[in-house]
Amino acid sequence: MIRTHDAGSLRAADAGVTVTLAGWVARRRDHGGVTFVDLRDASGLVQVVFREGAPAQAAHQLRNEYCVRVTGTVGPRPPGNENPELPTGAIEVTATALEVLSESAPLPLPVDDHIDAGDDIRLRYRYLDLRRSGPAAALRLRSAANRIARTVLDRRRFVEVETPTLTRSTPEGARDFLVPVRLQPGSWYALPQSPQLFKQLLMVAGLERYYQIARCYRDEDFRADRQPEFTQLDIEMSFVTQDDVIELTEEIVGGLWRELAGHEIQRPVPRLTWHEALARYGSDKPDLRYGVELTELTEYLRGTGFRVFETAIAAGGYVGAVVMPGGAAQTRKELDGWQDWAKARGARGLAYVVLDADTGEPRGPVAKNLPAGHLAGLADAVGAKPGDAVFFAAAGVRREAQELLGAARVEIARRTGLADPDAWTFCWIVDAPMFEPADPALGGTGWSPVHHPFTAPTAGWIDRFEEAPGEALAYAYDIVCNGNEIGGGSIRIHRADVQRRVFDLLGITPAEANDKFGFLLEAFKYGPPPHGGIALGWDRICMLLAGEDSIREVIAFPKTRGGYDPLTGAPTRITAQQRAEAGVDAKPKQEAAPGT
RNA sequence: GGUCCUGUGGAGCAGUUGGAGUGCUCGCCGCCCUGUCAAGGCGGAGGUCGCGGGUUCAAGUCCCGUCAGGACCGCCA
Repeated sequence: MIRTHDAGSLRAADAGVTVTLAGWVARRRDHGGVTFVDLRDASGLVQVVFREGAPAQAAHQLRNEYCVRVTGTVGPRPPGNENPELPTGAIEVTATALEVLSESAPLPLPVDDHIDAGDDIRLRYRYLDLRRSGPAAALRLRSAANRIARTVLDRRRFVEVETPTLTRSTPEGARDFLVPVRLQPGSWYALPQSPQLFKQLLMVAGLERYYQIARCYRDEDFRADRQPEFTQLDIEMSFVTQDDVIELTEEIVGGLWRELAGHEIQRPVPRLTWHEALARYGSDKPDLRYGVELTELTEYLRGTGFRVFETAIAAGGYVGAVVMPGGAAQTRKELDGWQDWAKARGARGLAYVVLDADTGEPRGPVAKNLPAGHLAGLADAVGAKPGDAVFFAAAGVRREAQELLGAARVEIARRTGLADPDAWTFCWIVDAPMFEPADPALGGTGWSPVHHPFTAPTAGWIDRFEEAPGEALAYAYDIVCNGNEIGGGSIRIHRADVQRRVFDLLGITPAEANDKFGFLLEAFKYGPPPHGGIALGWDRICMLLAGEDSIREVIAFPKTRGGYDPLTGAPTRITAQQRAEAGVDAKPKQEAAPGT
């Protein structure tokens, strides 16, 4: 090493030691006769003092982010000049030699913890952005998270296995990223949406305990918590029950929050059934930092004559409500704003009743449409107090109305500041349905898998899920933190007969199944063990631990919303020669027969 | 595919009722300065107000389109 010490490590005990440091000029304070330079390296900052001689002359020429090597003597700062804000604030290094290792051009982006630039400029100069303490800490935190997970898994004798990133297109789920294959023009690899099928093959292979910090790819639109390439901590285990996977996951998540957030998670983490979560919170990933639970009013509001409610009830649907504490104090404009909010989500509107703060009397347009009898008991029915507002949703499809109320619940919490930003709440969502009605808009008929088609039905449903597909439950489980789904998994089907029945219900013929998953079904002929696993959303988990609002903050080189990387300029056009070689335009000679 | 927010010297912002490219903080260049720590003082340079069109005597400001960044809905087994 060309240095003897880390700048951020120096303390009062080092006084008198001659050190050589190497790093960057974080800031220069030039007083003419004396110059202070904050020297930053990966370990932190230390103040270097230039007082006389050639080094002091040269120090006048230093500029921010010059890369320098300094030799000097550590000494206590003069009394009264200590800086308690800095870990190294008790001492300073008096320079005896200065070497400029490289100069820096004027910065396009200030390397300064106090200023936050726009995303495009930060990403274009990400290497400068990462010199700042916040972004640098986020990457170090992520590294620590990897270490913590690996330690737990290694202790339990898991095997880390890498699976292909050039693989076969999967027929369902998200859109695949495709890669042309030069050696077979007209044929394409897909980048994996997850290592799902490979990890099941590894169970057939007898590894019993597999994990991988796996890069996954999905060609869908982005969000603050979604990038086209993202990372899962992917885990699969043989001879386990749902409880075993949950226990392991709690061990990992518990370790992460203990070490990286200083928070001890209460275990076991509470479990909610999927139906309970929808009924109480209108979401399969409820934020439990606050109450504001939903109330079903389908029975209570029967026979009001109010068209919106009557139609939903007559269709065998759902009417429910959620209470906004203090919501009666909203202006007419704010209440109208809720209608726009609901319409933006595809709903017709959001009916509401406000309860007079003094008298508790129900008011508002909907109140005029409800019979006095129904109005009188409304506050008690929904648990509202005078001064509150009650929002209603009604739909022929239960989940639709519940999810609108669930979204309203989150919005109420946001507008009234109900969510404690320092709180951590976790829960498992278990007993998810196996199937949901296929979306006709996507050309579907019959049933679609809620999770994926290899998810095992629960013991109670394994022999009769065909009797009521919409009610059948699966051994599927999601772990949720503060309203974010941070992981999900399932016990898989390992019996050929059960798998065939699931495919039958999904309308997948044996020929189609063979075409799509033939290699997996083939493998399952040879004594597949019962198995199950989970995938943890690693970017989201690191984002939460870092206290950030976007997974971009915990990815070294993220892309913008348009899939563009301002740093490298990717994606780019390709040359005619590349295009010809890649075989992008090749036409398949003959349609391959199914099963080949 | 849809809704919304943002775009003003290198960075972050302000810019009123449409009235001169006006202003603030930082950075940059020059000079001064021996205890600062987001140092300070004096002086200076730096602008296609994202781009295109329209309305107007006059547009950073109003209208339409477009591009870029962001948030959300759809989508994401």
